[in-house]
Amino acid sequence: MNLKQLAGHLGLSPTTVSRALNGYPEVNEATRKRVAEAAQTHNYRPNTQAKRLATGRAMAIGHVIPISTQHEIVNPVFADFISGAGEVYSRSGYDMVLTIVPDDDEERAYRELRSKGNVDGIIVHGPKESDKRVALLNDIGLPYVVHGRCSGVEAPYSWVDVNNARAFQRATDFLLDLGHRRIALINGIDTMDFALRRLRGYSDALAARDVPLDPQLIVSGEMTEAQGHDTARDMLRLPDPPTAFLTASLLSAMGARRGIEEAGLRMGRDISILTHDDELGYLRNGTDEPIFTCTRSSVREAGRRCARMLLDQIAQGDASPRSELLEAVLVVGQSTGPVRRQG
Amino acid sequence: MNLKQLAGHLGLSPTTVSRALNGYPEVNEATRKRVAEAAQTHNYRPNTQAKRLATGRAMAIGHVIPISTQHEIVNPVFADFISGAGEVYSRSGYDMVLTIVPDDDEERAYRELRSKGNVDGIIVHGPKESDKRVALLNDIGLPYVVHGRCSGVEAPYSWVDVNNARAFQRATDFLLDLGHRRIALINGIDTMDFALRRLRGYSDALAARDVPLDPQLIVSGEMTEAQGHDTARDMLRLPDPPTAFLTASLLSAMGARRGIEEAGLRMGRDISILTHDDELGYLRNGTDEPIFTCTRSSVREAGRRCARMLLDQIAQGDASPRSELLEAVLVVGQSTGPVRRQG
DNA sequence: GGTAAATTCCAAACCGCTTTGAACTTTTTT
DNA sequence: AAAAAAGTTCAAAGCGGTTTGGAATTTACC
Repeated sequence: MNLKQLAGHLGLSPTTVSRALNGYPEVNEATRKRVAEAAQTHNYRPNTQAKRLATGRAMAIGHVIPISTQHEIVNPVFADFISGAGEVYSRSGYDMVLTIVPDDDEERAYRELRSKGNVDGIIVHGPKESDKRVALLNDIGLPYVVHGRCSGVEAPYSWVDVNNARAFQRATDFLLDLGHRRIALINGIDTMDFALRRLRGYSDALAARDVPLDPQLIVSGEMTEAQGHDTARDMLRLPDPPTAFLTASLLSAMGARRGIEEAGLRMGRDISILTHDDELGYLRNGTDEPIFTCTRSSVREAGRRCARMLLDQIAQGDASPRSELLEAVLVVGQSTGPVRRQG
Repeated sequence: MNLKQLAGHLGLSPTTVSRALNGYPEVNEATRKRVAEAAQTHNYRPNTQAKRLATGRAMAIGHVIPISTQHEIVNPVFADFISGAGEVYSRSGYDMVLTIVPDDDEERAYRELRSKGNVDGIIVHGPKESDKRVALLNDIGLPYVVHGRCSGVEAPYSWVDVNNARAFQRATDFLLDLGHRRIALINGIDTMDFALRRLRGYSDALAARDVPLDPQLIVSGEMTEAQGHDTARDMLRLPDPPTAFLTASLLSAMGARRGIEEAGLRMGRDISILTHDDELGYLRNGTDEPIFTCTRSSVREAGRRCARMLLDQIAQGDASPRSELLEAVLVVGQSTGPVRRQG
């Protein structure tokens, strides 16, 4: 059932039917009602492609997921982010189209998305330091919002980010307040922007209290359980081992806990762990009271914010960049405690 | 730059240019080359919406992700599955459109996808027992492939699935061979089809050896670290505790291991764990030698297979249902060993 | 009652591509 | 050299909507 047929049924012109359904004022309320009812009973829905062609709007948002060609990891926060964004899109009648791109031809992907015109805007995932995508997208002229930020990029761009620096600074302060001086940082891959900011927050906090920063206590890499475990195991064998671990992900924290317990120590009493918690659906930090003390910030909510910001930007046809900085909350769980005196 | 403009530049008709670019035979090789070059230099790419409208094909596949309205969990395997499928789509010029749907109006979502015509086919995620979506989609008449199967559905449908029953049967056999008789099953949510099949494989294996099935040793729920931990902790306190755990996910296995070690036991020596491993990018079971003995089957590969099957079906315009059953391999790691004699 | 203004509807153009049917060239056959 | 066949190209008609510019009908006003 298409527009012409429906119009035929009603004895009206396609023009009028289209207008009636799209809420234009120049149509009699009685006929509008008649049209609406007919559309309902015939289960008519305008063809998406035709509508898109006619209006020039794709009514779709592209999410470009870079996949490192070496270790083809899909970021575990991705699923939750998507589900938050998807919620917003579906409420506004937008589709979400995903493009998985090996990171060696990202540029082609973005340009193609633009020239083929199948999206009205883009969400950029996994920003890195001095990310060249900002310049690319500014050049291309397609609205976009970055989930995260790009240190070292001076050009303006829209973003939604968690205040990673502040979160990790507060976390470090919290541990310092408990008397810890040997605090290890188990961070994400160090080309990722969020990892840089977390490192900065950590080192700023140490510097503010004149605690020396020990490179031996800093590690960065994929945030897996194994990473957490191996790092904790190795660091606890140091002559002057850490008394607290600051980890970038719940998985790393879980691994670190295992490493600690393997060493015959107890988390929270002998060694503290403080982790960042993205509140992923399938990786919960306890049910009510958290197990790990954490800096917490919902990735799903970040997805919603990104989506809303991008839709706003598109609706207003206004290219002026916006930004939103979300603060993480510091939630105290059972994994932290005052530093234990040696011997 | 659109087709008409390009044609103008070349002094050709849009017809010829279109044909040249789409590889039709009735165009002179010389002009074809000229057109190709002009398209290249002018960076011309046909408008997606126009092409879709003209051809009647959306060149897009829909993935409908049901979100339980109660516990809004996005399945952790989802990201990996998507990345496998996305690979295939992009090679064939298809887009992937995601729809996140609260499970109380899934039907509307499918019908809308159909009547608005923005996808050529659908991948169905998270099949449940007697899933009503098969009937719905057969009725709607849109090609689809189910990732998994739907026990209790008699209507024909296409699917790609791991042989869950056989995998868990073999896993149970493996543990039985090692002398275990008290084998606990930590399963997924029991309305999910894959969980049912795993339970079946488990109980069949026990029955074949006349080992009684003890309901106290069976638990099902969301496959989280906490689930694994709490279950292991509780079961190890039973008067006649299990000597081995069979878990449905690496997260549960990690939790179970923690529960075991908290009880002062050692995994692999005192208690065995055998888990299913979906080979998720961010949840690896060791690097080379696996930590957990496991039944292993790549979800990413399943994504590829589903995508290929669906594209084939669409290309051939042939509605006859296909299916593909993947076998999991049983990989021996360090988490299993012969049963330990009491006292 | 007649004119102006407002209301309501429609025919036709357009969005950018594909594809049908026909026309025009060139080559092959007789 | 004429006729038939093959090879190239194009004009025009879709695809299914939206939107412009009138036209037809009502209502408002003097």
